[in-house]
Amino acid sequence: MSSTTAANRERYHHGDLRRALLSAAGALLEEGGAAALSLREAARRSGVSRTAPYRHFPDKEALLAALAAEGFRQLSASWRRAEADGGDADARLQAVAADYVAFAREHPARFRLMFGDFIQDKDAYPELQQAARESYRLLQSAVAERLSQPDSEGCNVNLGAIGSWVMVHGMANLLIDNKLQGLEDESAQRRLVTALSRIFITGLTELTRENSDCLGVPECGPNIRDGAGDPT
Amino acid sequence: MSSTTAANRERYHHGDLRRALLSAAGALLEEGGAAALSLREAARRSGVSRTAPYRHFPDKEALLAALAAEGFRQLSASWRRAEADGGDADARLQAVAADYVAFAREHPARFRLMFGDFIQDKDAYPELQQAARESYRLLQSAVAERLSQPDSEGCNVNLGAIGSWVMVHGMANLLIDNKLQGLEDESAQRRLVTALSRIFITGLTELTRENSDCLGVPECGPNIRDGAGDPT
DNA sequence: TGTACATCAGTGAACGCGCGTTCACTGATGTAC
DNA sequence: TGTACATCAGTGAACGCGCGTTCACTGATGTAC
Repeated sequence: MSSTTAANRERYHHGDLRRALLSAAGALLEEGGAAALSLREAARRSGVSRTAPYRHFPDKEALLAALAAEGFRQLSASWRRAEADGGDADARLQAVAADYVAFAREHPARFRLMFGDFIQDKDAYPELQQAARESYRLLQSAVAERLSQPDSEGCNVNLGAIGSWVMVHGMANLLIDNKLQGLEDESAQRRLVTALSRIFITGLTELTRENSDCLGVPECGPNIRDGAGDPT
Repeated sequence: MSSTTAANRERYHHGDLRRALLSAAGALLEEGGAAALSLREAARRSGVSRTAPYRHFPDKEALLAALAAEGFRQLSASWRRAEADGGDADARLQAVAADYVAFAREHPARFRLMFGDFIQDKDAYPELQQAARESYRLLQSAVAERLSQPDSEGCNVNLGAIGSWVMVHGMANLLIDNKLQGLEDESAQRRLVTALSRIFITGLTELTRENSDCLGVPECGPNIRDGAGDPT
């Protein structure tokens, strides 16, 4: 990587500055979080002047949005990989939950960027919208598949998906903020996420089996606009 | 408030600058989040020179820690109020869950400050440690009481408390980051938190009743040092 | 195959901003005698 | 009750920092003829 950078630095035209900036910005994110990420430093690390990034991103927020979109795509990719690995519906849902938490632990700053309030108007970034939507779709389908098993037939998928999301999201956040003692190693974390997932599915089944009762919860989902059918 | 400020501004000695700074900083937090909070602006709003805050806080982080501690005390207070209101153990646990989420929604920036990574070494602030510990203690005792009811006797309290925390924390975070669509009004949010709580307790009961089985999860708790017995 | 020219992707100087923190200082307060 | 004096809680100037962004510019690239 450093040899490539050196080679490119010789030339006036960088070659693929956009990608280089995303990679440098990603490294900054890992090192010091979103607060420590600056366009100037990303440019510096890409061996380019301070103002060069403006040829590729209209402003800083656009770069943040691109990084967040990358994150969603990574998450989706890891879920698709797990899906390809096979296993029954139960194991697959557990893998989805574990991957969510693992992603947060491995890329905490990225995770915060994806779910936090760093980007003001997300509507302005259709790439980000779409990547986020796709991730939720995968989560939802894993839940739906699990709930279509004989033992929990007819359970409310909407509530199941939201509840699963709430659960993994809560655990991911507590973990990356280092709030949980006694769960430092990965296997302990995995056992917790597995246990919570089992408990949740069991409770959901018990309370909503065969009548799709939603326990009074209104229809809800992720707050992501569907850019495909957007009339604007 | 403005009259008090005006009156105090006349005097050389402020009267209670520490409290004034905390209040101004709290307002800044509400307005623009922790990123928009600066010592200089808090001083300005307290009608005092830029350097005056250093008479009351060694540095900016100490002020952040004091704000976070305030937050935990508010949360604990609202839980004690609910406890005093009576109700059965089930209703009380639901109130605890609903209050957690309501607190986050009403004070999102405070909530992020309390649980995020803004303060580097939390060990340096025993007041904060203690306030956080007390909050978790209250949450845990509400869970313990609920699990001591006949229908779920012998369930694992440790797992119940962690799971409940994960659940309300996940929902709080998704809500303040505006990730949930169709749950804009408070009553919908309350119905969701109630439903998830019921589902969780039902599942936990089903899986761990009368044998205190922990489903392979190691003993764990909040990552808060006990400052009381600290030998240093 | 050579060349004029439009377009693209960089540069470098500059603007204007707010921040945390240190330092030597001074006005106000309260306490010991 | 009066006063000397230590301590406390402010002030104001200054340091040094990094940031996002605009602007007029120029070197490199590729394409039409």
